[in-house]
Amino acid sequence: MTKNLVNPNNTDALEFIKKNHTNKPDKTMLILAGDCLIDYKGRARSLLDWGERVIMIKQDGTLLVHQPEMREPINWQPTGSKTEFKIKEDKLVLKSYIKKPPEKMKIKFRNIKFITAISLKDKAKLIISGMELDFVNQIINNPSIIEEGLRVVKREKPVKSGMIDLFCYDKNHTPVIIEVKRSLANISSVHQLRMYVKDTKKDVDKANVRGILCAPKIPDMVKHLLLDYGLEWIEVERKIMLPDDKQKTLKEFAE
Amino acid sequence: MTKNLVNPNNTDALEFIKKNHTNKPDKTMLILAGDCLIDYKGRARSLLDWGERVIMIKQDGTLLVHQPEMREPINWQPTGSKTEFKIKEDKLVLKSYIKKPPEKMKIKFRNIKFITAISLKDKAKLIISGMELDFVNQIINNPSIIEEGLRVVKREKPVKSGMIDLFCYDKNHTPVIIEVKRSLANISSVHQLRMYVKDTKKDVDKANVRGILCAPKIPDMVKHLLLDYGLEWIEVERKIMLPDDKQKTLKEFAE
DNA sequence: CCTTGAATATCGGTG
DNA sequence: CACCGATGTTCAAGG
Repeated sequence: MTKNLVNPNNTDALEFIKKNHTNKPDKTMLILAGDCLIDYKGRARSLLDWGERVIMIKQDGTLLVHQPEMREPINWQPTGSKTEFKIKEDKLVLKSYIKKPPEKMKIKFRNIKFITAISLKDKAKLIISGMELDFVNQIINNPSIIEEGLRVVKREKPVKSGMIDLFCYDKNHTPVIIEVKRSLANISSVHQLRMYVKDTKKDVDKANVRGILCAPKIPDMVKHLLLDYGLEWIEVERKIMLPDDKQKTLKEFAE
Repeated sequence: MTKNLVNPNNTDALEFIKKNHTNKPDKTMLILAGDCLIDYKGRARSLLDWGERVIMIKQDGTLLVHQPEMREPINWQPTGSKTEFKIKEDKLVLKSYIKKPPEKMKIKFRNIKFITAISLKDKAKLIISGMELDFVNQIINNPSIIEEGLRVVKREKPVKSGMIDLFCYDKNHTPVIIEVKRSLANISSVHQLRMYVKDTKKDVDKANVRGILCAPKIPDMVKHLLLDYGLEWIEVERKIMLPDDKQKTLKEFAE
């Protein structure tokens, strides 16, 4: 089902919408573009002056307002919002609202360029690789990336001041705390690591506990701070691989 | 300019695109929907199986792939990407790529539901209120929210381990460090605050420096940690207001 | 250019 | 339901 209306007047637009869109999970999306003014109030408050945008109302009630540039919607309503249309003072007005969190948006149109109603079926889930978990797994599967003789004892070990990514022992049986960052390491990761080492010293009652910050990239500033605190670091490259059973699909896709 | 094509075959689709879309900043957006398969490789790697989605190519090269639910695009390409279309093995194929950061995406269609080409003009900027800065201003304008006799001396004071949101003195001339969070405070804000207090004790050479965590909401766990470290907290409600000169526009907008 | 931190963050997982 | 942490975060601001 795909229906389309180009440059409609208000009355035709409203009629088209009433006919092709409801708030029931009716599996119909609405995409429209036009010159509009937008007022939002909820967790924050905003006002967007007249301009031409694309508005997408998804099948779950999500509403997106997209300007002609940038990745992010300039305004939006979250999943579960309800949408209402009416004509007021000769203008098409859209209202979207949701109770939790309380948020409402009002869009007033003075011109509509097109409206499309469409029903989409998509149950596919994204298969993705290259996230922090994969990075941690990469280390668990091959601790020698960090250093020879390292033994990973526990992942996600809770201590007083937070959660240790990897709790290990080195070849001399000294406890080693590893804090993993999948991208740029920052000062706050140093503070975290420092706290974890301190907590662990108390927990295991040992004076010697090592702390290693592991990331693909560590700025000099952060390295200096690590040195100050007697901590270590290692820069490890991240591997990006999809599971083997997907390799076939990928090959089929190849250029 | 708004052009539309419903349920086209590959050849017609490609012809329509060639005619209405280029990689020059030509002020033409493309919105299309169809059954497709998506491969992405860049900072991560992903594969999305066949399904019906909406694809939006913005005037700055941004590409968004939207499934029929959820706010976030399931796949995307950043601002500045280039898009190419061709027909391969009787299927329409879209390729988008960008050099920095290196990212590419390939979308293969086995069916196209519609294509819309549209040119949008929008120079409006969002006027927004209710962000962290507003929250900090709220405290500066009325420090008694925190406590009577508090005097704010500096906003954004740099210390060794980071940046202090508000540096103050209380009515007894004791330094007070305030860390502000506009929403939920977490453990990491406690660590920050603790470091700032420690740094400040050294800087001003005083044994007594107070630290206050200020947020609309602070979980019990965080409060316990603050107590442990001899730090304080205060839960303050956030006010959300647009500037006075916008109030008129808002009134005009009112229901 | 790099680095930092906010966001109407969103979203999934866990207890 | 509250809370926590990751994100191909994105984005803007500041050095």
